[in-house]
Amino acid sequence: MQRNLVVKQLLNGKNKHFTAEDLYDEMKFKKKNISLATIYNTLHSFVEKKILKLVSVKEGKAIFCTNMNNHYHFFNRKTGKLIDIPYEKIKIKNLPKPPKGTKIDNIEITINLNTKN
Amino acid sequence: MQRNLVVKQLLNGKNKHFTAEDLYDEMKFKKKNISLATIYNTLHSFVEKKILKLVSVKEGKAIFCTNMNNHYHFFNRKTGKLIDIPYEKIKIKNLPKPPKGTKIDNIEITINLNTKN
DNA sequence: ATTTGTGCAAATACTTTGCATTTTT
DNA sequence: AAAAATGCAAAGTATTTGCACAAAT
Repeated sequence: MQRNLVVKQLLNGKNKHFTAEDLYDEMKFKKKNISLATIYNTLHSFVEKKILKLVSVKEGKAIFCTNMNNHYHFFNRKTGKLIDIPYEKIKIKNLPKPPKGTKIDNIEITINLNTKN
Repeated sequence: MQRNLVVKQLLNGKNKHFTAEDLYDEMKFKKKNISLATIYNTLHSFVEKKILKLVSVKEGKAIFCTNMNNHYHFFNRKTGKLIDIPYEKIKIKNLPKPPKGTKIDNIEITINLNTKN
């Protein structure tokens, strides 16, 4: 059953952050038979079940994340990789009030990095 | 000349945030002849020239922005709309140090909103 | 036997590329 | 007449849909 292959790969993996295609390539490497469509569908069902987070979209690709704790990210444009920043590491003062009829769901912070000189 | 049509639409517009397709639809409505490819190419050339910002990607679509000041955003998932938050409105304490060999380019903050039941 | 879940080919959505044509120098 | 800019059809990616089949109730 293909859905279990995905679970297995996620559990064993150091894959904190990955795209659907990352997973697809790992599967191919391991000679497991699964289509990209199934990987997408599986990942999205996991997001609904709150097993995974869809953290953000960089360079046109959705990035999924196994760290379910509230946290922020560094993003290295050069390598295309995200690095977690624990929630406590960034403190925010003066949050603006949300517009009428809405409430804050969550706060995303991404610190974009460049290579030093 | 199609590139000027884009400029005109941007200037007259209350379009603080828009996708390439938003612009395409406005053009069609005004019976202006321009292809989506040209709109994409024009917008990206404006980003290079620092006339526009490519602010983020929501729901798989690139969102462009005419506000060139440093600022943050509310994002209303329900409506798909971004609302600017001026830079001074959010103060951050304790920024973590960037990883070795990198420096901070910029900080993106998105406050995701839900409808208040 | 009806409902729910699974897997993926095909369809769609978003964006970029390559190149013919026009404009500028 | 060479170089730069323009416009877009066609190509290229990323993702979702629709449906045949399987498993569970």
